[in-house]
Amino acid sequence: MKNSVKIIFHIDLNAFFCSCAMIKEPYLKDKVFVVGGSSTMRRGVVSTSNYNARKLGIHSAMSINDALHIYPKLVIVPTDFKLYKKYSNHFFDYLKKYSDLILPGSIDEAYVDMTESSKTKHPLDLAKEIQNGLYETYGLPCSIGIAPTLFLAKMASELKKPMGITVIRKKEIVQKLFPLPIKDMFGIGKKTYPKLIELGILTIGDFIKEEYKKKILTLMSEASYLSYLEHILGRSSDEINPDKYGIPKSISNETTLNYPMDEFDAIFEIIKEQLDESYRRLIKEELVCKTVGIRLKDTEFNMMSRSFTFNEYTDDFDKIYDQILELFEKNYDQKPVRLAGVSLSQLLLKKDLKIDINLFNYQEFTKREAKMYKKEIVK
DNA sequence: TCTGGGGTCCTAGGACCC
DNA sequence: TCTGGGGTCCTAGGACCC
Repeated sequence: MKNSVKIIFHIDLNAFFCSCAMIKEPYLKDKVFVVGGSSTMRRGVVSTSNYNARKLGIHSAMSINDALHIYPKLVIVPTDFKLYKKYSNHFFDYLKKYSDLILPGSIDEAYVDMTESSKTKHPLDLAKEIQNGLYETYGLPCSIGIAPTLFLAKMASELKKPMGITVIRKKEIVQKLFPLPIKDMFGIGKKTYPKLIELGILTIGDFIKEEYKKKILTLMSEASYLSYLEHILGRSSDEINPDKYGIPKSISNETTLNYPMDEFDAIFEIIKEQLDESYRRLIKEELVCKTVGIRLKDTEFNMMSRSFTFNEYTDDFDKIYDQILELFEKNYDQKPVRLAGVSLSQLLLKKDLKIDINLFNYQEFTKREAKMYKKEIVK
């Protein structure tokens, strides 16, 4: 009973921002276009490219200028997060018809535990039904991966795009996962990838070979290495617990300036605007925070972050503002700044805070202090 | 005519407590 | 007299993902 195999779907909306743009502006269908750029337009990057653009080698994170260099007639569509949020909500609402166990992976992807629904219908039929449903109802194409764990489902959905359906069973790991290039492994990015190649590790199958273990451990901790092994061998998490993923871990806003600035007041003005944005969201979602921080990037792209943790949770604007100002005063070194931002973290629902207050005036203390305080009372 | 913005998770050292 | 070990929290930075 406990060891029964689960059926996890990973559903990935293909080129989501582009799909939304095409729903709104159908004439884009035959164009080579990207979503991206920035308000200043000169300094943008590609957020998402449509499949026509991908064929030409235009990809996410590429600068708009480079993309234009490849294809001068490229259409650049500005991002429209309200639109994406609307269709993202449609997407998740649609999935609720099939399961209560849904974990958002991001705005455009979801892990769904389909074990229950699969008792009355074949998983492949369910996948086709969902795929067609999303496309016909909303015009959203997707790829679906079906596997016994979240990681394998994610890897499976990547294998056939757009509008693919791919199954990876546990016994197919060697056949389907091992031959994949190591850069396709979820979690291996542009820093680690070239280092692995240098060690002679070209595929996922290479990664798990005992002979490479020592070399890999020079690149990452043993914990990370072992965790990758568990993922690959199909022994990682198959749990989707909606209760666990309620509130965000952090709220942040940052912006790249139109040009580098070195005046204290001018930079702090930008920081204030970012704080206003983040604070608005904190209040809107009825959260309190315990840690606040600033981020600055210099003209050489070095990022600096400084943070401060209060002794208690708060949503008091003046208190947060004063701390942000102090962090900036203490750490700003007069050098030109390219980007400035703020972050609020260690978040808690305000209503959950009240429970703590009722218990022990908890919010007046750090957890450690509260523990000591409790002990005193017991005495 | 280079290089966005919003996130998550991990690591590593130091402080502090038991 | 020389020097524990486990645990949590804080801070800064980095890798990665969409």
